[in-house]
Formats: sequence, structure tokens, C-alpha cells
Amino acid sequence: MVSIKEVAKRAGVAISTVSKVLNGYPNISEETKVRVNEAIRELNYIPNSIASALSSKQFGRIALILDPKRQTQAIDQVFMQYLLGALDKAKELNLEVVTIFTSMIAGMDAEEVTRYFLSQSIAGVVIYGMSKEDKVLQKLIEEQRFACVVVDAPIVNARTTAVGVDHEQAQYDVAKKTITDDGCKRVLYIAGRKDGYVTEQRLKGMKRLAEEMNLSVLVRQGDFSELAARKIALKYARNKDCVVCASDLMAIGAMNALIDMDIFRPVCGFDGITLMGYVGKQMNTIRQDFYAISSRALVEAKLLLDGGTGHSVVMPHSIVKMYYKDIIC
Amino acid sequence: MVSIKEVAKRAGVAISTVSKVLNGYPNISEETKVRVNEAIRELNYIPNSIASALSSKQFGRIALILDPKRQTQAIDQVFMQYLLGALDKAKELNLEVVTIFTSMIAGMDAEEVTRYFLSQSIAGVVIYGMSKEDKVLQKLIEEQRFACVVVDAPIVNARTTAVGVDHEQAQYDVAKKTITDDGCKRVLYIAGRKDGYVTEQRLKGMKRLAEEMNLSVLVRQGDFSELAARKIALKYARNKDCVVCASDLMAIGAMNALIDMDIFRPVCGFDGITLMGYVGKQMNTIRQDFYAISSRALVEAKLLLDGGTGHSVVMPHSIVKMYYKDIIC
DNA sequence: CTGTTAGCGCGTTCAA
DNA sequence: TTGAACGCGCTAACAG
Repeated sequence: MVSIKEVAKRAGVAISTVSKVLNGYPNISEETKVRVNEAIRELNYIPNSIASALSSKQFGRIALILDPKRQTQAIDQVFMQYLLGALDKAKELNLEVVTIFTSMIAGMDAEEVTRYFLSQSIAGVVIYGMSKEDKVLQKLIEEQRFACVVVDAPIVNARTTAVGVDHEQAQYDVAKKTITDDGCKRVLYIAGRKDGYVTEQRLKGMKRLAEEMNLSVLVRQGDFSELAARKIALKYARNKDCVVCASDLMAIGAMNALIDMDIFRPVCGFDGITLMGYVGKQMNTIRQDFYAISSRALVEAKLLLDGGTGHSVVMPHSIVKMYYKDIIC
Repeated sequence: MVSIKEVAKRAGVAISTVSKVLNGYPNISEETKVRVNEAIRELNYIPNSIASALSSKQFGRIALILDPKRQTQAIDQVFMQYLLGALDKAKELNLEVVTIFTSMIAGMDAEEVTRYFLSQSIAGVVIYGMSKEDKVLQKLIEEQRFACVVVDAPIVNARTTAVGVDHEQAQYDVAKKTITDDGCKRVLYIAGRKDGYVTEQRLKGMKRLAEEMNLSVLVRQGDFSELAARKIALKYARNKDCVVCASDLMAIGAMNALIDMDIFRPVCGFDGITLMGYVGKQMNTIRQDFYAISSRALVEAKLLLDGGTGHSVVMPHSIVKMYYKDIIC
């Protein structure tokens, strides 16, 4: 392992000079810069990020916390987008990132998790899809020892930034489009899990619309499960005009139920996952750009690490109509 | 950040003594061991893994290399299982792991990738689902600078271990079951992508069976795509007795085609992904335990890092019949 | 503009 | 059985 020392010797300069060249400091003559770079190339020198981190006390990796307990096929796809967005941006920002599944910290209390994170040099965390029941992560956020970015949960404090789309408005938008397109009056709304922060926001959006448009809305908990949504639709959809679902996966379940019942009702989902390809029908849905959201989450994490204050970031969303043929290819 | 120094002071011993206690050295009296541990607890001391790594020169993280270009819904699910298995095992083995998507190293040549990895203190890599066309990763493997574990590709050298199920035998097994159950003679085989190592192995298994049972087999490239498989089935399935697919996703496509054509043919897949839930029918498939495979891959990576020699590890597979209702819940 | 010096937090000799 | 001292590879003042 060739070190900075040998580069310095080779270039005939001091170690610190090499370091300065490496880190793009000013006040280095073009000439020595060239000489150093030459030596670096000749020796095939590769800076040791470990030593660099130790010396500069720039620990501060960022943990990406994913919860695979909530496992459904759709979620996998979402998580992959989250990961991709985060890792790409991390590389761009030169941040070290650690992927953590909640199963790895299951059973630990907040203090143990804190110790574990610190031992891993983790200074910031990005939490994806936190549940209201997750007391440990909640506490971590409250304690403000780590810079936190929470995706899809409206939690903000001095060291916590929230990133995500406006779920209330989005639900309002997509439901409105579906309902006005077909002149519906009686709506079956299949909501998500009670322990999810987005569930109530989306429900709020639906209720606001119902009031504005004077609709009757039947609300049932679908728990983000395809099967649950299927059952609910089988039971209640017949004398409703349309089915609004708080997730794409539930929309698929509802739509399949409608097909089995041999009746047509407009359905709308929420997420814009390509899994929709399996539906074989078309439907309105909200498109969230999970990649962009996660990308932004990393940026916000860095801001917090650099001393910024927590705040709320609202990402844009759009309404799309998804078709079978568009997607499968 | 409380350091080893303060612990030493608190316990009234030297730094080196604390270090020895920490790392379980012999030749430490019970008494001082207790005193040190007490101090550690009282101060809430957390060893700094960065400094530790630097000092002991134990770099050697392991990169998990995933290729999201090959993106299909099913693959996401597989990748998540891979990740979970790897991360869990890494924690158990106390290995540091870095998740890398090929998009992050796209455009780099082998040398650049090597430098990038070295700068990240990466000493071993686990490559999931490598393509034959991936010259850069191929070269990395050939150069043997890193300890490599290749999942689902039969590549072995002194520093490369291959881990995965026996794809040939597995394809043989599942096809045989499907075919004998229904007494089929004319088989439509929908193969995977040409650039995948497993494609030819599975095809070989199919051909061996065909010879043994004197079957006629029509082979078509489905490229692991649901849509492609659908089209192939629409075109060729009518005058075949069954459809054998090299992946579950293609099996779904084929099955949907059969439903649309309103004919029944036994179908079999390969993978055992729960995405099968969407089929709404039943089918035979090979079940690969992606979690276990990835777990094992990590173990093998550690063995290589510890000086072991590359070899081939065959993981068990089984045949399962998957139903709609089993899975969705 | 460049070199000297002092650590970062820890592991590891080698004396004591 | 313990501790002082050195060094891992690098950054960051400070002096020149």
C-alpha cells in the first residue's frame, strides 16, 4: 500500500504539500501541483479514506434505515429506488453510507442503537417509511444526537428534516381526477395502515375532497395489503361508484376483485410503481419519484451534518394514468 | 467523543491495557479487567472502529455489487433478499459492507474501478447476477486483486468462489415434474437472456431431460421479460403440451397469455418469488433461497479474505407448487 | 507558497 | 502483568 509519504518523497516535497494538492487547497504553485500529480500517477497512489477520516475527524457516515418487515412486492421496488437514489447521491456528495435493515437493530433499545451507530461512525440517518409504533427510532429522533432525515413522516425538529410529497394534496388530486372524470358520488376509500404517518394524511385529503364535492365516503382499513383490499372491494364496491386506494398494491387487489365480480368501477392508486403492469387495466395513480426523494434526503442529511437546521421539504408529485402495455416492456 | 484515553485514566491504567481488555488479550488480571470494564460502562465508551481499523491495518470491507439495470419487479424482490442475507451475515461476522450498484461504476474501466474500491478500503466483492458482457467485472475477477464471490455464475479461480444452486439440475427437476405429472411430449421452453450465465445452464438441464424422455422441445429467448414470454406463449403455446420457463416472471407472462387464449397448459417457473401471488393460478417452480445464498456468499468472502482458496459452493434447491392464496397474505 | 510539527484513536512491540 | 512509546496514513495549524 503506497502512502502519501512515498509520494512526497518521489515528488520531492513535504507530506503536507501532497495532502494539500490532494484536497484542492489554494496556495499551491502550478508547478509543484504538477510534480505531485505526476508522482501520484507514477506510484499509482490511492489515498486511504480511513486515515483521512480519522485525521480530519470527519466521521459522519449516513445510515439508510429500511424496514423489510413491511414486506410486499411493491415495497421492494420502492426500496430499491430509495437505495439507488441515496447511493448515487452519496457518491456525488462524497458521503459514506451504510445500509441498515431494521431487522439488524431489532430488539435493541434506543441506547443500544445509539451505541451501535456511534461505533460505526454514523452521524446521520435517513429513515424510510417509519411507523408510528417504532418507539426506538422515534426516540432517536427526539434525542437529536444524530442528524435525521425522515422520508414520508411529518417529523421536524432542530436536527430532523422531513422529506416527501404532500400526501394530503396528492390524495386529493388523484381522487378528484378519478371522481370528476366519471361523475362519481359514492366513494369506497381503502386506507393504509393505522401505524403509518401517511395514512392519515391521505385520508385527510380524501375527506377534504368529499366535503368540497359533497361525496359520500366509506372508509375501510386495507393495511396496504393487496388481499385486504381485495376483500374490502368484494364486500363494499358493488354499490359504490369508484374505489380510491391509498396505495397501488391495494388498487391492484381492488381491481382484481372488481374483475372477479364482473363489474366496472374506476380505481385509483398511489405511488406509481411499475408493478402496476400486472393489473392489465388502466387506472389513475399518484406518481412519487422515489429516486428523487431519496436523493434529496441525502442532500438534506448533509446539510444537517454541516450544521443546518431541520425543516420540511415537499417534493413534487403528479397524476398519471397507467396502462398494462406501457409498463411491461 | 470519549476515547480510550479517558477510559484508561478513569480505570487508573495505561491505554494499552484498555486496548488489551477490549480485544480480549490474555495476560490481564481479572481485577484490572473488571476495573476497565467498569470504567467503560461508566463513561459510556464506544470504541472508534475507524481508528481501530487504521491502527490494526485491518481494512478489508466487502462490496456487494448489484445490477439494477436488469430491472424487473421480480428482480427487486430478489435483490432485497440478497441484501438482507448479506447484511445480516456481515453483522454477524463483523464485516464492513458497502452496497454498490453498477450504475455507480458505470463508465469506469477495470483500473478505475480497482482504484475506487481500494480508496474505499474494499478488499472483497460479492457480485450478484453478473452478465457475460460485463467485461469490467470479468477483468476484476481475472486480476485476482480482490477476493471475489460470484453468485449465479460458474467462475472460480484462486481468489474467486462461485455460490449458487445447480441451475442445470434444478431446471431438469422442475421440468421433469411438470412434464411427468401431465404426460407432456411437446414442450415450449422459454429461455432467459443470452448474456446470463444461468441461461445456458438451465437450457442444458432442459435438453438433458428432453433427450432422456424423448421430448420435442421448442426453445425461444424470453430474455427474462414478462412481455417477451407472453408474446412467445401467444405464438407457440397452442400446439405444445406445456410451457417451461427459465424464470418466474416469464412464467407469469406465459400463464397470462394462456388465460387470454383460453387454453390450459401446465407452466413452470424458476425462482420461487412471491410475486407469483399475482398469477392467480398455480404452477411448479424452483425455489431458490436467495437469503441463504447471499448469507453463504458473505461467509465465503470472509474465507477468501482470510487466505482461503476459491471454489464452488452448490446451494440446495427445491421444487414447490405455488398458489395464489398461499402467498398474498 | 512550502515545510515542520502535532495530533486523530487505537494496536502493538518491548521494557520494566 | 502492565505501561511507555511508536506508528498507522493523513489533516491542520503554524512557522518560515
